[in-house]
Amino acid sequence: MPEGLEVEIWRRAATPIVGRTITGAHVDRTVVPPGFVESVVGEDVTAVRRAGKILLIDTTGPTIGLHFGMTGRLVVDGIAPIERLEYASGRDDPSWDRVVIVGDDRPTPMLRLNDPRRLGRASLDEDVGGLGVDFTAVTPRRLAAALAGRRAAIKSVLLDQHVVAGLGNLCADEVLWWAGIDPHRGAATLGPEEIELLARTIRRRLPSMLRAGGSHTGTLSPAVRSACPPCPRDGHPLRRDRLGGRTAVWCPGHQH
DNA sequence: CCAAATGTTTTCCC
DNA sequence: CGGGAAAACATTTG
Repeated sequence: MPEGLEVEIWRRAATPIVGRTITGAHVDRTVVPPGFVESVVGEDVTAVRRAGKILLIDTTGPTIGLHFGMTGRLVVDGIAPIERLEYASGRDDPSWDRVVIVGDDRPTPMLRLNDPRRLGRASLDEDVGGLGVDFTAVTPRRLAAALAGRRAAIKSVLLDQHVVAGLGNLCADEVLWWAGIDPHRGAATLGPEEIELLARTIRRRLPSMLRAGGSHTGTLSPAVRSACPPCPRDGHPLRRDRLGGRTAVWCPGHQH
């Protein structure tokens, strides 16, 4: 998906829907809970929030949770804040609309979740209390607590939304590259200084990528991930291997 | 035709 | 019950 950065971009773009009334909804029944349409139609939007990679739309009724899967995009009032997603189609095919929410009886839908691969989901009054610390709120202390006792590879642990919420495959590789940490390292083997550096990296690099436009704007951009050129930091050839079922790109030269 | 793709969820095994 | 690895999910694109 869209990682937490993309969802943050969409959250900001969706704030104009606050105060408006949901007058209709069209959904792919396979991606919403039973009774979704009946529960939300007629309610007013009271706030738009984000928890990790989940976009939360509070209403006078239930809170709608939008998960974007790998290829979901959000279109607000006919405008796509992110025109083209990496690794997804550049087209905007209406047949890929999974959740369409009409507001104030306007002809253009207030919100569209457009998702070719259909891995996205919508929820109602979802419990987000089990999510780990949000990527925007990571501190050395919180990160240390989250990593304690974890034997799995640090990269896999960073991708676990119950540990840190909002990091995806690209951002996880990116922060480990900046922090000089081998993604294969067991999470519990990181020392206090490494954890502090990793926490600082998350707090510094991600906002910078947010300003630049999202999780594809890092040093390990999709182009770099695909070509594996010499490491921009030390010239050592980047490596790409399979870790926890995902592609990990890293530099054996400076990530230890 | 084959492989791979910003992500969860489920299943099976310790 | 908890952690972890692998498979499942569904579809498009290069």
